Amino acid sequence: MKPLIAPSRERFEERAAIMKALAHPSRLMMIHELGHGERCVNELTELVGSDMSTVSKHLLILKKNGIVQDEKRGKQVYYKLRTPCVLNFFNCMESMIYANKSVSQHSAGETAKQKA
Amino acid sequence: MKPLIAPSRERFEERAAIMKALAHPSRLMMIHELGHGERCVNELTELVGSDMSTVSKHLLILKKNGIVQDEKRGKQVYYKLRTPCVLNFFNCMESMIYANKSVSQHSAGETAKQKA
DNA sequence: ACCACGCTTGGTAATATAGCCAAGCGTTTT
DNA sequence: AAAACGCTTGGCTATATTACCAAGCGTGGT
Repeated sequence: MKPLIAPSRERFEERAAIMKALAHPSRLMMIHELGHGERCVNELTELVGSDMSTVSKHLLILKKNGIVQDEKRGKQVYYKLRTPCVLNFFNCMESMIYANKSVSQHSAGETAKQKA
Repeated sequence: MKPLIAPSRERFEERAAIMKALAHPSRLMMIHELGHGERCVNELTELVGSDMSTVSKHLLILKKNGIVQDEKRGKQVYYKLRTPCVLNFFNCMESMIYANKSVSQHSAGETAKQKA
């Protein structure tokens, strides 16, 4: 019996999968947009400016990871956030970036490759 | 309603870079561990169970993205979290996963009646 | 001085990701 | 019924990521 139980590798893999699904600018953009309400693929395609097939694949990734859900109505497929708490990640990122910028006077954010 | 200014693509790219740095089980594992205090590469290597060179490269990725910072003391290099707020991501992921699991009890396709 | 240690970096191969175009499929419109 | 529409999927190429081993480099110990 350990007093502290470190999360298992599987749990980290589960979490990494979610992070990975979020780790793309277009997908973050779409999530942000979906934070304002449901959108059809056409609208999202216009938003991110890629081919619709690309957008559709991004949406599939988000769906597979439980971030969005879809619903077909007429000719269109509408996507919406499955759990609004995904938007909390944006807050996390905001504070991360803010913190980084205030610290970055020092030496980080750079590759410390001081080969002269 | 005042039109919302959507964050620019650059901002989403900035954020995606951070997410990407976090999107690997070993890196999440190390971050979690560093949440308990600083660790040298050796300790982290033992923790994740990969080759030390692999771990070192993971740490470089975290460093480049402002998530950790390093300090050489004697023969070892100690890493620590640069901003503890990165740990908030774990909470986000927890609630995401929890929410996903509780939603997936219900069928995801039966949402048609919410339409007015 | 020399060697052992701790870590980083270069090299390389396997795998994964992202993008576009083309084709397919179901629904709606004409 | 046929055409148009909205979206998804298959195919492909280019690029990125990850892992290991081997080699290099600075520090500490003997």
